[in-house]
Amino acid sequence: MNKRPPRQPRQERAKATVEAIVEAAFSVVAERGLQNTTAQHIADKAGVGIGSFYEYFPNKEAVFEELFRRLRDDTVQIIRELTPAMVKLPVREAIRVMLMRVGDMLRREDGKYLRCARHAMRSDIAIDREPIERELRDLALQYLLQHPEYLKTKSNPSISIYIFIHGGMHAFIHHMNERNPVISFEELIDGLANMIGHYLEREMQMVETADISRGNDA
Amino acid sequence: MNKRPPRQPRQERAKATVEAIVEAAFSVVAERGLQNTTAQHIADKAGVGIGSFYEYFPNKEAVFEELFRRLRDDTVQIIRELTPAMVKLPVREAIRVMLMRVGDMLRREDGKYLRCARHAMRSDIAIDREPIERELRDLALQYLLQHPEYLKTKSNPSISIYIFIHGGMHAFIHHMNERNPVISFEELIDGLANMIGHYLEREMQMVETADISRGNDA
Amino acid sequence: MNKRPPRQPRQERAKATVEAIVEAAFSVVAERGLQNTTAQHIADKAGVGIGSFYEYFPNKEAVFEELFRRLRDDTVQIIRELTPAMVKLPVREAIRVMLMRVGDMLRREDGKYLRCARHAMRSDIAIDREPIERELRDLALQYLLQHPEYLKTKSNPSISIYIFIHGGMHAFIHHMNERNPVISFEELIDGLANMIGHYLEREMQMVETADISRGNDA
Amino acid sequence: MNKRPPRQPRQERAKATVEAIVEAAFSVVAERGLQNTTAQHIADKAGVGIGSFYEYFPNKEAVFEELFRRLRDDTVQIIRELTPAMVKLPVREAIRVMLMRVGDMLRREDGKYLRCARHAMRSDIAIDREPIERELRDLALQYLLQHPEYLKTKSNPSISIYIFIHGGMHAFIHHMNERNPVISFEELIDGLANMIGHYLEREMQMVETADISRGNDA
DNA sequence: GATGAATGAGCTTTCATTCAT
DNA sequence: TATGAATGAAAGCTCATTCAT
Repeated sequence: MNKRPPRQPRQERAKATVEAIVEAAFSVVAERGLQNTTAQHIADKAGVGIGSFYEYFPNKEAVFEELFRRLRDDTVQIIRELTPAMVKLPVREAIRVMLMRVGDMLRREDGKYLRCARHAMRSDIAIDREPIERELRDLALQYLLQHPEYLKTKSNPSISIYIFIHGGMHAFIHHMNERNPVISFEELIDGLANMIGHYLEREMQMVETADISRGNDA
Repeated sequence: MNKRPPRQPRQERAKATVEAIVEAAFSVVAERGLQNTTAQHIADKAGVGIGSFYEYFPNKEAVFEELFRRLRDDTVQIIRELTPAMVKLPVREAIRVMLMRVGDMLRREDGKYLRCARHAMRSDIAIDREPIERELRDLALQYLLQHPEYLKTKSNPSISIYIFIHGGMHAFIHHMNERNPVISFEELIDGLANMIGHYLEREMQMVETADISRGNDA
Repeated sequence: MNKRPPRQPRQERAKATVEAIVEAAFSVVAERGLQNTTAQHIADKAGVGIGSFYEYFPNKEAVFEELFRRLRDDTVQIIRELTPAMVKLPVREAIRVMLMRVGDMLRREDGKYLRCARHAMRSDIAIDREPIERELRDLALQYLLQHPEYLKTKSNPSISIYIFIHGGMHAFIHHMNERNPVISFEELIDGLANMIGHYLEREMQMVETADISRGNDA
Repeated sequence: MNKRPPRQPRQERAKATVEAIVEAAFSVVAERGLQNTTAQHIADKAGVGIGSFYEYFPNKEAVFEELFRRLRDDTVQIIRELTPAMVKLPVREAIRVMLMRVGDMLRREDGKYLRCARHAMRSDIAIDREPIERELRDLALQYLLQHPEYLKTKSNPSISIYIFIHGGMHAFIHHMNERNPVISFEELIDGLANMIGHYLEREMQMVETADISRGNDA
């Protein structure tokens, strides 16, 4: 009867379907949250049959994992790209730049990714955060190499990185999703920057003080 | 159509049932998380019929709210009780004492409350955190009255409180729930104490420095 | 502690409880319909414990049956009381009087009985309507004795009684429960009165006509 | 939250399923009544999974509505088809024809529809009876155009139509469902036909009598 | 005798997943 | 390969009824 549309090359066509599903999933999860998102919702939004959904994803969680993986990889990507520039900036400035840039990324497409990020943070679905931690550790290392004065700090950097990642990131995402936040986004970023900035500066002072006392002892 | 409000337990027997349900809910939520906990699970664990569950709670969420309310109120209680002692301690020591005490509370009964706390943090179920914030604000105020030197700090305390609550608490709970944490509990507490301690000290220094410069200007 | 109220004689106290339950049932059924009425609703409204409900009624349906029995008996009572007066009236007038009187009875207590009557008509609960039919048959008999001219009617009176009871009563109750009836209550009563009145008069005419033709034949 | 609207059956297979469900619903409702019919009963009888039921009907009531709609539409259809023939018949004959035909329709398939009709009459589920009323009004109009002698009747036809629909139809359905009816089906139909026939004839006579008296006055 | 706490069968409804077409 | 109809386990919740106090 009616002519079939020119068949797309297998790989490409499949890729387009997967892409449509993932983008639809971002939308639906942003709108409804993980709990209220069904495979059917996603397939409908993607404009494909539910059968196709299961053609490309073994189950519903798999597409959520893909979502979170992309958010994580985008974040890693941003940090990686920004690292060379950040290491040349004062610490607060560097943190501000990074948070602004990540904030911009999350606000893409009408906040779709942002709302997903929130659900990602809360989800039980295990997504390996190690790549982000690694990237931040690398950033920290690069930064120290450029600012050897900070190298004297004695305390375990894992601790502050741990707190910054789990606490800072959570506060950041939480705030960005609030409707009527008690503090502004700029204040939040300043607060986080100061948290790190003050911390580092104080650490250094304490090292210096210790040096002096030790010097005095000598 | 419209249903009776959940029965107010008037008799001893009823009170025991409610208590059994709440305690069972703590256990089951700790084990399975909010999503995978059903009313039936809770009733089974409590050793009561499912009908009894719905006799005292209008729905599943209501018992979760009760759980979270108790966790919150216990936390508030601890902070309130500790406040008089804390205000006399150095800031890091005060924070350490508080976190240790809260940590102990959460570790009661084989970590049941701790695991629930994690789920509470992640849940969409709105539990009013304002009482905790209020208690912390009160603690801060009491502390400042005892340590007037901190009063000079110019920066908006809402910001650090916001970050401490949303970030610090999350990092704290998250860490306590980790099986193989990269840093120890003591390190975490030191890290958080330093985060606040360093922050405050640095804030004060900056005020002093500003005073001096201003003084120099004169 | 506090003095028990003077114990009522067993029989009376029980009677009062039963009465409270039945009256409460009238109210609740009127408000919520049979389906949405629970034993608990009735006990609550009656101000007695649910246990007491089952002390006096073997199950929920039993109280509904009692409701319907009372409605039926009240109707029978009205017809019985009215019969001596009705037999002396013209047929339409008699019917109007009866329907007005039954209507008044159903409107007692804010329409409580009326709304129950509707539910009674629709219910699957078998309530023996025979007493009403018997009473109406008796009324018809008395009427005929007073108005021998109607006696000539050949057609089976069971048929019209059947239709009057099942149809007329249903139309009557249905109309009384309508919020925005297309015809007024008076029009309905006139319609029903005419339905019977016209019917009887036409029946008689047909008998007469038959007599005349038969007479002519002779 | 919000759910998809029930699927529109597009494929043959789906249409067959819907049909199976509706037919099963007729059977089960006929057997058990509305109250005792569950979605599961219907699905079982239809030989489909309960999931399929909810694929095509948003809830149990929806399938009942479909049942009643079909009964109503079949009734309307019969009246419409019969109207041209009926208007040429004497009034009693016309009514008899119509009632016989509707009775035949209801007795299809072992009385399945008949028993459903009874439940439909009693149900609280609002099914718009307006189409039947409209069809009957149209029938009446057509009839009057063919029999202008009836046009003289002064009384409001809404009243008799109201009584005929609500009373007559109820008596009709009620009788057809009785196991041991005190009058036969033919007697019932004759009774209803006479009810209408006598009524109309008497109405006309009264008009004539009035005319005559008015004529005498002149 | 009165009470009301406890019960659980039973109902409605959802949705992840399969598989015939 | 893409589809969407079909499925049924599982969850939330109700309420008639019982029975210990």
